[in-house]
Amino acid sequence: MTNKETTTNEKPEHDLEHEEREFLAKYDASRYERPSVTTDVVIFTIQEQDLQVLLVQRGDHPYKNMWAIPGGFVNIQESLEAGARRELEEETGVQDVYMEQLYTFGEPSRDPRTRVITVAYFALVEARQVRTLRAGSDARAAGWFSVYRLPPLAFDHANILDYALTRLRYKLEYTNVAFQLLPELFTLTELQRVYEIVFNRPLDKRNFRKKLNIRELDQAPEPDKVYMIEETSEFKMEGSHRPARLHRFIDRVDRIIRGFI
Amino acid sequence: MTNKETTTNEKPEHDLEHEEREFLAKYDASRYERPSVTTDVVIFTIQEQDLQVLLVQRGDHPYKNMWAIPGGFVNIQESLEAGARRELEEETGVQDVYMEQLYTFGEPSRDPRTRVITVAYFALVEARQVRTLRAGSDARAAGWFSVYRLPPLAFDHANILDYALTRLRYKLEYTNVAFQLLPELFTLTELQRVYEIVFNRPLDKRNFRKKLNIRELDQAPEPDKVYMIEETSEFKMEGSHRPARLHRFIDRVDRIIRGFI
DNA sequence: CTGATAAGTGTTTAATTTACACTAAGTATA
DNA sequence: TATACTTAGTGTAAATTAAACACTTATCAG
Repeated sequence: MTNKETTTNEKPEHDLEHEEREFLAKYDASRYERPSVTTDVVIFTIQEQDLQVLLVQRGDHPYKNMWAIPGGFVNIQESLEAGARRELEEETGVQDVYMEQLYTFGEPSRDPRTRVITVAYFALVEARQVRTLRAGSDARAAGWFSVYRLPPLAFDHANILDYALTRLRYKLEYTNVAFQLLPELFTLTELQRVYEIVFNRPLDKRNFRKKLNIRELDQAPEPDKVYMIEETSEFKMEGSHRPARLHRFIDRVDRIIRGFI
Repeated sequence: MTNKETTTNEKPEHDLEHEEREFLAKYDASRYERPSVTTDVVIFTIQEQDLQVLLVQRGDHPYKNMWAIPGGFVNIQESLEAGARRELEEETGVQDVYMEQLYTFGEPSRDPRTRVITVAYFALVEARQVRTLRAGSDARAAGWFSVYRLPPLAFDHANILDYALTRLRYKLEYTNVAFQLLPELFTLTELQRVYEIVFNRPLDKRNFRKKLNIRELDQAPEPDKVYMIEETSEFKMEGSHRPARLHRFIDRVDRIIRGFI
């Protein structure tokens, strides 16, 4: 039975403002028992030729001394993303980091204390941006762990990490987010290593470079081509071998590039 | 500074059970002011050659009389998905429906009454399964609206719907979820119409059919080929024209088929 | 000047995607 | 019973994209 557009779909014309104010004043927000809401942030970086994630050691029960994804309660007047960024900054000291919402985990039994719903985020930081990890306001230990060699994790955090890794791979495949894991200037080999580390498999150098759509310094750009990366005139001289040209992402804004890898 | 694997990563060997019980008893769950948590469910169906979504008319302030996505508070001992399914069933009377989590919307200002975080889901129902819409426990009106001709919506529900539509298109492109919108047996033209309605553009009949990977009745199946759909020996006889063969999805379980459309 | 090392570069083949138009099978009706 | 009408059903050629694969170049160290 379709009631398609049986009403005006406009705000009624007589003034409801007074009625509305009265209603809001009477509204009893405590009718329902409320869950606690936290944000957890899966913070990835590429370091030591490895995909690493930041974990903190729990100082309290439950799961005392086990490792966990950093997170905490959302303040009542704070957006979810602001809460997640606050956690991120507390742990890493880094601002202006790429972050996106991942999934909301809310099984009633996931925290033995009380009902806790967590909105999980994932973040990408450039290794060099991360200051010495803060000693931790909670006197918690914190450290980077390879996603390929994780310790046992508290709560359902192993699930959250799995999910984050899947999403990261997806994002790398279809977007240019990799720039979030690299300095502004990088060599193509460094970029390829990022992909190889995240996907955990070797890639063909020539095919990889073809898909990057590199705008070359000397050549005139093709008018309709969507370039992702451009050459610079700088080179990285290190080691006793041919120097590698440095490149940069043309657009350091997250962009979808369908079927990239 | 990487603290990789500086601990045993095992539960400490001395017994913490007593300490842990004591801690949990003392734990004061009310230290933090908690937001309300709701689930909202964007329920899509294909009806009248149109992609429609179920909306309910609000009976109370705020946004009294405006249309909204059905939803409600999550019970304290209920999983998020269970809450969403409860809302779905209250509105449509349908069980065993395809549903997935969409995104969590939590701007502090999104509900003028109090802090309400909503975990949005989207659901696909076959039009014929939906019983007459319930008159509504809250005496709310409910109705199906074309996603291409929506009324003004309460709260941030227009955003949620946008997001849901984007996700639906993505899912149709990369998976076999379309079977959730059709009866068990359907003609290929009906299936193509589903795609055309959701993507809101015409598709080429022959190319569309090629991508379906149809297992034909008379031909021996190729061993390695992943078939999505199979012919049946039944036909749909209606109208004064050649009857259309009925098909079915081989696997009525959500499956990823990369680059399907 | 020689050796070591990583950087850089094209071509061929296979697979996939796109564009495109006629025949087949039933019903209605003249 | 022949003809018109309607939707179902089918294949091929061209363009694009993806995959496999190996040698030359530039610098440093000795």
